Amino acid sequence: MISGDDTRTRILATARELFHGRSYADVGIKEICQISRVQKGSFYHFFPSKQDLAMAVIDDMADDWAHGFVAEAFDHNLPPLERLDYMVDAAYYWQKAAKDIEGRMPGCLFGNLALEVSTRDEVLRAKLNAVFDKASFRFRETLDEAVELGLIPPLDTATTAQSMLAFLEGVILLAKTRNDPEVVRTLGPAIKTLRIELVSNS
Amino acid sequence: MISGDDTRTRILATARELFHGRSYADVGIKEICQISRVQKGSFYHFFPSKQDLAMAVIDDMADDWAHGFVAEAFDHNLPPLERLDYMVDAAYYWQKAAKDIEGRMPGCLFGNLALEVSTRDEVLRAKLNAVFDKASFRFRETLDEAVELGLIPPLDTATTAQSMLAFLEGVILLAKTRNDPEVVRTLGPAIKTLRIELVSNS
DNA sequence: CCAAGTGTTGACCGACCGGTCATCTCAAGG
DNA sequence: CCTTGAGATGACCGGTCGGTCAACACTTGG
Repeated sequence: MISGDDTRTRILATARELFHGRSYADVGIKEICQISRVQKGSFYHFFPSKQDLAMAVIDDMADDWAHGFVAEAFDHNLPPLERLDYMVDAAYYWQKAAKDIEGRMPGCLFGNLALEVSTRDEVLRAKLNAVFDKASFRFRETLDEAVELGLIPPLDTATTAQSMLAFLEGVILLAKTRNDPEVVRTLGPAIKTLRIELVSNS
Repeated sequence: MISGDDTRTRILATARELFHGRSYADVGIKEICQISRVQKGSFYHFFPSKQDLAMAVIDDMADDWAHGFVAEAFDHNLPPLERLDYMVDAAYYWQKAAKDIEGRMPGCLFGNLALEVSTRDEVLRAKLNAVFDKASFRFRETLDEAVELGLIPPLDTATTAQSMLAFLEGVILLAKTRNDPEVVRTLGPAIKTLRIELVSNS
């Protein structure tokens, strides 16, 4: 029981790290097993397929996010607009730390997976889409609050929130391609300038 | 000679389509050969490795872009700010057309490849980075012109241009994950609101 | 007419892929 | 003490991967 949970956890942690640092297709189950010190059969006892493993990895990471720095960044005690800066900063420091250790910028696990698998795997695509929906909702709450407090003029908070998420993903994509976390710090702050007007429904 | 060029062209066209529609790792040389009606040995006569093929595909697509709708979008006869809208529109129609035919949104070949390979392959990463640099330069020219014409207040055109490229890539990433080109049309126009101030170098 | 170069053919290579399975260990419940 | 089932083991499966190679066809220039 104890060692059972432990095995599953070890597989999950290893897979997450490898998928994030390389890619879904490039990481084999054999390698995950070796690093986790788990046998193949044991692996398939916990995860019926590689796809199931990916689902679990996404859930795992999304949970960590939600209770980790995303929760901190979107802390309701922080002034709304500062939360955006916090989010950008968090992304920067994370990527920088990862690069200092591994030598390469891993980028965003969700973005990486999304572009890699979403044309091949409907199930994973849908799951990643749901993760993005949740993330964009955090931005939306923040924008709603900022409008309410009169910090910014009224705007279409729902679509602007999506734009902000898109921008963040795009910035991380560019930074990864340049293998330079500083890109996140340079471009990131522009996130606050994004806005989509409310459509006049008259 | 004629059929030689033709063979190479066929391989390139097939590879481009498959890489774009699926992914680099997911498409095997065998499949490319079958669709191109080319034997394996012939393939390796033209391309020493899969990596070389990828390089050629990137060059090929970048050329088509530069002389295709990117040239149109960044036409110097168009008012600068309209070029941005043109670019977004072009991205939308392209993705929509692709989805109507294939059923799935392929996204941006460069963005897809960048996230998939740039942690594993320095050569491809550098090449993709160069493509992005060129693209961001087109944005920069446009912004410079807009500032010169007094259409927008002065700003840091170099970094704002990068932000715009990042945003475009991010929007396409999100749209692909949602498998819905309309996302490009909904979020795209916000590209014009992005701005990064000049740093006061006093 | 021949040599050389360009392009073609398809069998073949070792390595690796995701996944299966019969067998075994061992702790918990009756 | 015996049954049960979760968990561990590692050999094994068919298939695919990127890549190689020797033999061959055909054009072209000398």
